[in-house]
Amino acid sequence: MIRTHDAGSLRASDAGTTVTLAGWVARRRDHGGVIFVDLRDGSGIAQVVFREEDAHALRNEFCVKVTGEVTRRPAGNENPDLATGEIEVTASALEVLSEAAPLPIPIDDNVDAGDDIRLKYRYLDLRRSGPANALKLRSRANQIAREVLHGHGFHEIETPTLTRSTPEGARDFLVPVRLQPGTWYALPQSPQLFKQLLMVAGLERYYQIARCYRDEDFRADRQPEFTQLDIEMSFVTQDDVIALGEELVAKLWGELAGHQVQLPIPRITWTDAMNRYGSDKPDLRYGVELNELTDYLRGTEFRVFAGAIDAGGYVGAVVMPGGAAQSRKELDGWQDWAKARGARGLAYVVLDESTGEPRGPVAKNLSADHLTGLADQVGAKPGDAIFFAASAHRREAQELLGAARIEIAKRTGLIDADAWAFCWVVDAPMFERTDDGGWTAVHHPFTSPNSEWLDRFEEAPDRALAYAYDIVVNGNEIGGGSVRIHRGDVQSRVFDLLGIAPDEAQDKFGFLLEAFKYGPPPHAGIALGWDRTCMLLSGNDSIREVIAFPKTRGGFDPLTSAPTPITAQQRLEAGVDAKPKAPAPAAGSAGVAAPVEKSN
RNA sequence: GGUCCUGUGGAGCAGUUGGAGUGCUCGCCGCCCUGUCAAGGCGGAGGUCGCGGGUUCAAGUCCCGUCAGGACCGCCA
Repeated sequence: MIRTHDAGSLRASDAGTTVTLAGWVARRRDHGGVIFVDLRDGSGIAQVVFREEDAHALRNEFCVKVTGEVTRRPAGNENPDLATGEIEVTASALEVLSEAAPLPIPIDDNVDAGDDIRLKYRYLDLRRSGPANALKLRSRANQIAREVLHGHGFHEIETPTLTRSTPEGARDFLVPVRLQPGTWYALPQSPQLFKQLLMVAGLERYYQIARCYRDEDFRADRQPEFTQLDIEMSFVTQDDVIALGEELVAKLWGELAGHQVQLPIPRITWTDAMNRYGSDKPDLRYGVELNELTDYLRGTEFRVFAGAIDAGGYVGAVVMPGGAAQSRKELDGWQDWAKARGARGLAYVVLDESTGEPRGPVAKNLSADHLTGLADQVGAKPGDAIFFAASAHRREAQELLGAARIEIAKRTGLIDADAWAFCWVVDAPMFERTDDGGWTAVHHPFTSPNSEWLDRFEEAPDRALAYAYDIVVNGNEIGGGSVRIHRGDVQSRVFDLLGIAPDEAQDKFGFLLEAFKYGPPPHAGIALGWDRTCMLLSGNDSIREVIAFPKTRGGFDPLTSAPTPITAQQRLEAGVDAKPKAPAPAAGSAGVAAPVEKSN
């Protein structure tokens, strides 16, 4: 070893020891006759004192080796802000291991550069403690997951990243195949099908920290390549998977966020989540629940509401505490906010601060009876504002109110930034209508109906429930999974309902169906969105912070400049333009949902 | 695909209703300085105001286009 000690590990008890440190010049304070250098290595920082001229030439981020004696700092010169603040190293020898050019970005925990420049010089960005700690936290999270899972007899098994295209779902990333020009691999959107095959194989308990790829538009919490903690178990029920998920989450948050997760984590049905919070990933850190008014307002002459009610739809409201104090401009701003979300607007009534009298454009359109009981019906007080949404499509109106609920919480400061509110969203619907009147799987077509619906989901596909569950914290979905169908007859009936003909199913999932002929065990699983989980654990608001070398919103990597054009020679060899020998199977039709796990 | 925000020395920011020398902090270079810890003092270098058009006597500032980064909607079932 080039060094004898880690700089950050030195304490007063090391005084008198001669040590050799190696690291970087984090900061230097040159007083002429005495020069202080903060020497930083992976463990932290120690102050080195030079009394020789040669240290004068040191510059920030020079990589150096220093030998010297650990001494207690003179009385009054201790630095309580530093773990090593009681001591310093009095240098007797200095060797410059490598010099550093002037830096393109400051390596300073107090200064944040722009995203593109940070990513271009990510190796410098990561010399800062914040960014480095995020990656270290993620490493520990991986370790905790492995400890928990191996404790339960799981096997870590890798699955291919060069595989076949998944019909529908997100867009695939495609890789041309030189050996068979005109054919393409797809990068997996998740290891979903492979992990089910591993259950057929009798491995019983599988997990993988798996890289997944989806070619869609990116966000603060979405990257083209991302990671799932992917898990599948045989001979278990939904409750078994949920119990495992809770153990993982409790250990992760317990150690990495210093938060004791109360177990069991409360469960809310998907329908309740939509009715009360207008979201399938409700943020339970605050109230502001939705109120359904469909029955209350039945018979109203206000056309916007009557139209929705007559169409068998939904009218509901959400209350903004103190919202009556908003200016006309602010209230108009809500209309723009709603329109930006594709809604026609957001009807509102404000309750007079002192009299509680309902006012506003909508109030004029409601009958005296409806106005009189309105405040009680929605739990509003004088000084509050009531926002309404109405639609023939229940979910659409609820989601608008759900978004308004979040916005209200933000604007009125109802969100406790230190709180962690976990819940499981269970009993998700099996199917939802497609635009052309058919049905599509909400989770994926291999998700099992629950026991209540197993034999009769065809009777009311819109009400049939699945053994599907999502784990949500603070309004973020951090994982989801389901019990899978393992019976051929049930799978056939699901395909029938989804309008997938047997030959089409064979074409798309033939290898899985074939495997399922040979005694597939009952199995179930879950996938945790690992980037998002680590983002939350590290207190960041972008998953880019927990990825070593992330890409920008445009899928560009400022460090390597990927992606790049290819040469004519590469293009020819890769067979990008070659025509396949056999015609491509018809691209996804009939609204088949992707057989991929929903985890982010 | 849509809406919005940002783009000014190496970094982070300011720049008024369009008006004469684009300013500040940090960093960088040189000198001074023996107890600092985001050290301090003095001096200095460094800018196509993202790019291209347009309006104007005059554009960092207004308009159009475009590129880049970010936030959101669509998308991601």
